Amino acid sequence: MGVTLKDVARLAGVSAKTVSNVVNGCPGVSDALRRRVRDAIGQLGYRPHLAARHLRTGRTGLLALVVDTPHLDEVARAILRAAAQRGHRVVVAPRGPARGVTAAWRDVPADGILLGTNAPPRDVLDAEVTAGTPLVLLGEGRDDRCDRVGVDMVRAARDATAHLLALGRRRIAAIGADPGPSRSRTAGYRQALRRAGIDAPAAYVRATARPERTDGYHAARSLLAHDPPPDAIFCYSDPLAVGAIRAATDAGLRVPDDVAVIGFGGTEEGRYVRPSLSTVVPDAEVIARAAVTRIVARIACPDLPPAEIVAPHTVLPRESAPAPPGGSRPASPRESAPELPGGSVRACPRGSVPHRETAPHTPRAGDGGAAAGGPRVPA
Amino acid sequence: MGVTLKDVARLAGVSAKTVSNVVNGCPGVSDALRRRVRDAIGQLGYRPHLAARHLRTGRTGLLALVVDTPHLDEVARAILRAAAQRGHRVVVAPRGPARGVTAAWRDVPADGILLGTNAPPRDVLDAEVTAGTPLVLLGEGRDDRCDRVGVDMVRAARDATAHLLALGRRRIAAIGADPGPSRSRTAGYRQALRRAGIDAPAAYVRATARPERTDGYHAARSLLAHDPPPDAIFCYSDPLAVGAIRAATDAGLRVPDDVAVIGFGGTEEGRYVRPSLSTVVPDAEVIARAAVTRIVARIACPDLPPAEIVAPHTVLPRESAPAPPGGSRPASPRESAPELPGGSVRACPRGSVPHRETAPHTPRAGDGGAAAGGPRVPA
DNA sequence: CTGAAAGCGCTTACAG
DNA sequence: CTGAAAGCGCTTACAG
Repeated sequence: MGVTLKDVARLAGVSAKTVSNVVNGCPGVSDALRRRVRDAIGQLGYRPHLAARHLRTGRTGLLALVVDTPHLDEVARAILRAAAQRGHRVVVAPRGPARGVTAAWRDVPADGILLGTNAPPRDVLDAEVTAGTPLVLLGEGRDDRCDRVGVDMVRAARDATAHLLALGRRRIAAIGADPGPSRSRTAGYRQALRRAGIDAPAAYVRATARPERTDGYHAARSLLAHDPPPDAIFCYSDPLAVGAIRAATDAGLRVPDDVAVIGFGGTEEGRYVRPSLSTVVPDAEVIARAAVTRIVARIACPDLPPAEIVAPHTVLPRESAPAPPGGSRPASPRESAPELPGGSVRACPRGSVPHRETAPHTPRAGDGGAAAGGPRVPA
Repeated sequence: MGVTLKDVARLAGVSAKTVSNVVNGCPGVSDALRRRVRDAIGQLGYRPHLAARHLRTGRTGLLALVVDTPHLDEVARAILRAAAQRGHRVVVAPRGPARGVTAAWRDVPADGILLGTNAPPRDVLDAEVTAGTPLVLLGEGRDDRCDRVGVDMVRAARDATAHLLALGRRRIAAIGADPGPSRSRTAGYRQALRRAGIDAPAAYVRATARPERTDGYHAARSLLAHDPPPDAIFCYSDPLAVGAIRAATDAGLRVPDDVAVIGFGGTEEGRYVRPSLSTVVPDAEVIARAAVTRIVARIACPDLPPAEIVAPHTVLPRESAPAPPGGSRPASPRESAPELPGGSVRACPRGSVPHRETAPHTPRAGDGGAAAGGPRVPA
């Protein structure tokens, strides 16, 4: 407790700088000295004081991950894996008490923030941007001044809705449509309906306070009491959809026969509910790799022009909204895959030089991961 | 960007110390000065450099929460709420890549760690203890040198098993029984069987690599192929149980008629699967309050004798293992409630002066929280 | 290739 | 009640 670099230097009989060089793997230290220093470090149990380093260098060596929306849960897990693989340490400010999160990530000591929140409040974002905090957005919100990595939310929502249309459904409702944060998903939903020449009553679009199971349950229950009731529901997160399924079956309805349900996020949970949950699966691996690469690059070069990196998504049919009989899925993996391997990159309005990310695309096996080691879900 | 306390002092025409006093709410600054300083802070957008403060004071002002086992998910959420309510900032090292977590929490900058992992590796724990890191254990593992806050795991497992016995089950299996980390739950399971005069075959106790759904699925599938197959399964986490239910129904078995299932953790997810999941519910609010209180106390007074704070748990019958017809539940809330309000405190072997925690007990309504705002689960 | 000095931005004794 | 100085443990120019 309290072993400093100086103590190590004294024991090893070298200067503080040499110890620092060894600790940080800097070249220019002879092997013999390096060994002597290593020994001294081991003997004293020295561990560098991170705050001192931070104060001096301005770098914490930490990334922060903030996820306050469950449709990014799998993405968050993938980011943790990807960061660990590359040796980056990550702290998480989790989905928590509504206000807590937004407040929390301002003071987390990190060099950069991966912000998996939908539509971060404008003023908070402004403060971070002007403070120069490296920021990568993962959710729905876009900002000309920030990087974003994620699926094309409008298109993903359109594909989900089109999947329900392909099943012959016409009275399609949407749950989760917060006017602000979920704007693009609602836009995609409406686009799909418009193209099919369908006009959804306003009551079919339900905003919920949060994206959790209980919210989906109550929204669905109210929706199913509407006249006429919807014959399909698109939920903006998997937990919302899980709640909706339970509400439907509790009401004595059959899923998908009476009402089909599709979620958003591709979470594990959806494979185990009954009926199992159809869902839109963001390519979490691509997003994770691109997001980590990007935040690291942004930390190194704050002046990079902001870029948007679009990752592929797939519609994964399971029991709650199965593949249409014809077999021609409205949003085949091929169709929704990006033109460029690894996600396409759009130049942001302000960015004069669009930055090309290296995020190699890993083809997903079959149903997007459900094959590996899990239950075989009846088709 | 780069506004320091000195800048504020200059603008306000005071010394650095005065600004520091104002920022930290120290008394002894006249109201007029305080105002002037506040104004200067606002004008410059000053935010204190946390690392500098940390370096000087040795305090980060952060708590770290490490949860790598899902039976503590609800506890983790409650801790986040409790900490936020009391103005403590928390960073989370989440359940992630198996090794990542254990490695990660060593370098998270925090004044103390709430460690929700089962049986932390001895050597890692040793290192932290000798380093003097304030530590509160939340999982199964105990250590004479550390505080622990949580339910009585042996008793909780005994109650879960007794619940299955009360349903008339005799061939009761257990999933999740890692020899090390889950020892006490296995002990409780065996106690209950022994008291009922039942001898479970060794094959009925299954260790799994992880406590997730897919592990529960595979363990249950293998278990149900055993001859004779179990007529009830106690799972050491809710996700394990969710997987087990799916395995049983996939195999064409009826839950609970052919095989009853009970989980551990009282997670939300269990209310929505079908059949809904019976589970052991730790009193997350009591644990959360006690854990936060304790870690804060331990940070302030490192020499407190280590204490164990035992929180109450309840068995929550739902569809997958309903209440027995007689109505006399084997583990009524009353029976498993602690003698002392707020959880009983046991003196640790080394602690000569057992420390009494103040963790007021909140009686749980009905089924342990499931009543509020969720689906009405058929009895 | 290695060493002595300065300084990152705070807070904490110590004077006034 | 307020101010000037020292120092927390590192790393970064700068000399040798």
